[in-house]
Amino acid sequence: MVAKKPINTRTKAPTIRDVARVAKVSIGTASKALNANGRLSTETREKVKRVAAEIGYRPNDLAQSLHRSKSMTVGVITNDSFGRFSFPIFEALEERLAAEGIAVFMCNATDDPERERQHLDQLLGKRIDGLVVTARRTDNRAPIGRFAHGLPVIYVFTHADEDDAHSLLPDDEGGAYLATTHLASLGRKHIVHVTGPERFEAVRLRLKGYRRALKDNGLDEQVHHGPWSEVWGREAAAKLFSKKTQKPDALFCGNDQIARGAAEGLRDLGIQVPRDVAIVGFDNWEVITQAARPPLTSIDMNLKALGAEAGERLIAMIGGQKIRGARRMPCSLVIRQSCGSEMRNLSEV
Amino acid sequence: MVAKKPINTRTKAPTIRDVARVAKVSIGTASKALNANGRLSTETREKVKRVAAEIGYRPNDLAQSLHRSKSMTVGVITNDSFGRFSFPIFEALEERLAAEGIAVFMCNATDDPERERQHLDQLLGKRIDGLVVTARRTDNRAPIGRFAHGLPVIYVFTHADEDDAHSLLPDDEGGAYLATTHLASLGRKHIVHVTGPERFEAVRLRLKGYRRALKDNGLDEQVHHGPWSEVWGREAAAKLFSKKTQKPDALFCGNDQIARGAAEGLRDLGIQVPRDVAIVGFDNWEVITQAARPPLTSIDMNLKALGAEAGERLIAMIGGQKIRGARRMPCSLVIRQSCGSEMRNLSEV
DNA sequence: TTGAAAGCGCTAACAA
DNA sequence: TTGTTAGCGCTTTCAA
Repeated sequence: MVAKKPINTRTKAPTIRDVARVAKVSIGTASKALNANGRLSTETREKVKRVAAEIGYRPNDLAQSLHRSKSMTVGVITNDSFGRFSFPIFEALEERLAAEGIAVFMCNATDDPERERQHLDQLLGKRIDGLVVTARRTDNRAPIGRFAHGLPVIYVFTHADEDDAHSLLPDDEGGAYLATTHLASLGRKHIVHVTGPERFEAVRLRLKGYRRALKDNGLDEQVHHGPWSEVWGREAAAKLFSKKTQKPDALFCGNDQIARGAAEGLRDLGIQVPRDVAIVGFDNWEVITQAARPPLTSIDMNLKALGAEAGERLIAMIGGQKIRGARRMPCSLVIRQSCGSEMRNLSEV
Repeated sequence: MVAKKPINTRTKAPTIRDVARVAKVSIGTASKALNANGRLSTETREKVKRVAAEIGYRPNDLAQSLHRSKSMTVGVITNDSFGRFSFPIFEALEERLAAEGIAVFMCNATDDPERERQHLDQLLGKRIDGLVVTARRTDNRAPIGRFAHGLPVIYVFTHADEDDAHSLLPDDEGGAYLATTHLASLGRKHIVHVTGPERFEAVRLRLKGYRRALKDNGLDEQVHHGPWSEVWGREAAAKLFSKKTQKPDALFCGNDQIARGAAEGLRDLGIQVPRDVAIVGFDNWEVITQAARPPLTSIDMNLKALGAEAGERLIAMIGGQKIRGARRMPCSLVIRQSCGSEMRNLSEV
């Protein structure tokens, strides 16, 4: 009778004990050799390394973490199921952390506090060294604090009412100021703000920046709120230009979808962009801005920079540094053809 | 002299030893009590549980994993930096795995084989129980195999030439067949396919489905390749309808951006959609389909179902089941206003 | 019913 | 220069 091979061919990963046995040294020596510390003859060190490579040894981070009480992992909790905003942030964050040898657990909480609790519990069980909380919209959210005592937490693209909380956000107000100032600097006198629902903090902040810029330039305001959609942009354009009153010569829109809708609405009316009306959008979402006619000048929130900075700060916090308070990172203006000036790229700061 | 409090307030997480000490039982007893196994007096069990809750005890998964040689984690490696396709997949995948108590490491390899190697190495060090490989486009990719011997690997939205590989993909051909058949069933006779670059496998498969449907309906084909953009859709529409030759009465487009561009192009020419020309897109990307005029009927690849199924299968594979080969999951038709029939939802199977 | 102890894979302190 | 060993936090077997 022939012995059957085991069904599960998954061989156990070699341990440092295996390395030591094959290399005919003690476990301690093998460890020293592989960790490049301690005094050891070059000969032994080389031999151990060779053996390790041969048998495909790879240290078990789990055991290492247990020993060092540092897991070299962090968690990311988001409620942004579509990922439009959080994905670029995540990407840069992950890249920065990976460079440090830190791996990232990604969790989707989809606005459900119960699922968020479970995720957090799981992450704490895995002994994450830090936590990033991010979101679909920048508004304030419930703090995570009391469940994760002493764990470094950073809120990105969202913030929370928590004493020690540290958050990193785009400077919506500054971005809006930049957009409006740009329009004013091109000689536009009647700049209307067509934006999203007032319940969004971002909407209120952008409005603030718009107002400040108008004041600085001695211009009057006109604001219209609606949903975040192209349909609303088209409607707004139609409404604004059918009236007998003073017609705008510029639109600053709360996001690119509204801006694109407005551009289309104007096109339907035979009004030329940018000759008759200049338009600036917000988000610099290329799928939208590039396809619009004409391609849209827009404000970029620099989400990748936000993510990279978040990684940087989290690393510092894990290292024991105390960082708190909210920090808003600059937006920039990306110029395309909807304002009539040439292609270039202005920075807020 | 007053002793200063330590600067780092991060208290070490309580261990089972702490629980045992406070509850005045042995470590073994505490473990048994918390894991609901073994014979134990209800009294002791309750006491241990109470103490554990009081001091905020949470088992250390690292230690647990070390013991069980099961990390309850899996890795996801993607090259889809924008996340348009992989995010919905990831979301459903993560949800399915979380339900099983499995956490997900997310890694972005951005098409760089070297970074992919590093990520994989890190993941293997963390002793992941399984690996998901996903991508921006469904084409074949370099196999991951030889670096991860015996590790359950599943390719999602991509595939690889590897003997034992298991991959899960959308049925592009079936989706295209569904779209084309839908147009034919509405009485359209000259259905033109405006699609993306031929080097995409998805383009070739969709073309195949389109052809099969035409043949089944006794119709002639006409195919145009271009970039995946609205601009190309507009161009194609302009070109097709400026010719003196037979004009199409339907367009099946390779993606929603092309479809939307085509719809706009027709609009510019005064051609009515769907009365004169019916349009079907592909991807069912709501940002595009909803904003188009009229809103676009489109093929949905059911990416969430794909992700959930991938989770399901990976769990089975981790459980020791051998699954291999490629499986294509059905697409569905989402009807809006660009074809002239009422709102409804058809499934491929 | 409860306690003691070995062992998961690794590191670091100490001994030889 | 190399080896031995305790211990990270947990589970499980065996003994009491």
